[in-house]
Amino acid sequence: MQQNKIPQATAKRLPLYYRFLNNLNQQGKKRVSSKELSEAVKVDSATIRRDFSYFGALGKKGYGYNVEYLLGFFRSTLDHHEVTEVALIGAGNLGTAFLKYSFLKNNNIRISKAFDADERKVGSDIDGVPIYHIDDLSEQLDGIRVAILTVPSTEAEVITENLVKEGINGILNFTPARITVPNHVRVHHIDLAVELQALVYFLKHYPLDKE
Amino acid sequence: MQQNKIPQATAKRLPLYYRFLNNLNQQGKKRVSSKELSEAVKVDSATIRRDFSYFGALGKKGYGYNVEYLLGFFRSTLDHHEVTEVALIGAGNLGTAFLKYSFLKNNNIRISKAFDADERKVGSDIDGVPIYHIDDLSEQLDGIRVAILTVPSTEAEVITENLVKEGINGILNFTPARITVPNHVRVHHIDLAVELQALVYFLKHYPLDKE
DNA sequence: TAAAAGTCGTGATATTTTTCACAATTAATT
DNA sequence: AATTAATTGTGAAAAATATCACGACTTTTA
Repeated sequence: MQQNKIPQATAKRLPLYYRFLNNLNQQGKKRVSSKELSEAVKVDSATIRRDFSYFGALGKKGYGYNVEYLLGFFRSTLDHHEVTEVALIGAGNLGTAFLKYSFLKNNNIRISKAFDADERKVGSDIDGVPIYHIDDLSEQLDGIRVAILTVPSTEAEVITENLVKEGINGILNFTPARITVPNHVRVHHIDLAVELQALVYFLKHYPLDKE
Repeated sequence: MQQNKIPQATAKRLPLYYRFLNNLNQQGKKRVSSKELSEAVKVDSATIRRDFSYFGALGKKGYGYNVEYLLGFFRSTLDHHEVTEVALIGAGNLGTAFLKYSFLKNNNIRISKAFDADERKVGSDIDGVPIYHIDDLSEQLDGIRVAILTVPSTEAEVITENLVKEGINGILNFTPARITVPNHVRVHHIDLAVELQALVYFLKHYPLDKE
């Protein structure tokens, strides 16, 4: 639980940086400048340098950043030495999409169990992840602290209560429901309909050229 | 293309407000205060009032907001009198999830066509949305300006180029690829792996209690 | 070896977003 | 009718975020 001086905006960009550094490393690149990185991830280069600077002086003037070193640094910063286990709640289409996104495997985050209410799915597995019945949370969830919520929004509240009861303290909520949780539980909302509406709104109301 | 004094942060919250007003209206509620709304959508009440104020004085002091009036106002602001047609590119699990999210139907946004490379899917439909072959974009895409991109990331760049060529100017990109587009095209990225990593990072590095 | 080119790290500044706090007004109560 | 309670809209302040711009240092080139 390190010193928490890193701005939230920066923290949100870290996984993105991390992935691109991985790409570069796999391509065998040895060095990279904030300018190059900027073009790849579409973030201003000064912002990138500022972001990195919160962790200390990671680069070298006139040279840029050493990809391997930076990558190693991020790996430890993003806690990639220990695997974070995640439960997927709701194995519908969206949930299944998560189970099949193999890129998760790069990141020491593993969806280790899935839960669904559909008896026909229970007992089977998707890409190696076993599916349990949603009523068996308390037997199966032990040790898992993070959940991805991809259930029908009508079920969201009740299931959330159960998740919290079983010790979950982080929820990635894909339902449109704004779920209510105790203070110690962190919820990030991703609302697909809202995202689409926002895009359409921006298209109609913001100048098309230049940003 | 109204006067664009509305902050982006506000614009992003509009669809959220809109949905909750809809809920309230359906529940038969006649009035609502910024405080109530705040609890429902988890946004500070002052922020809500500020957001609304960009559109003029929509409420009444000592009373709050008239749900029906506010809803009507939002409907026209979010351009809900005309349907926006959207194309779904990639009918895998994630794409299918979009096709089945019926809540889109409330919002005058319609996914009217889907595209996929899988011959077995072409010609069929999912929830009434016909699936065309990805190579037939130019015949089928006419008039459609917005696309949801849910294809494997390896295909993202090439397909994006084609979409742009066919006149798409808004893309909701779910692939991890940071696609490159001309200035007049707006891209919103939703990166599922990044979101999950960010949540895990926040859990580990930010105080659990209080926010 | 000296000069030129490249790039970081960061102080300062600008911009954007959130929040506070209260006068003004309306509605509800007595 | 007068008092109390509720709630907006917003000026002002605070906080968060992004960007500019340049000194310092490194690498590359001549």
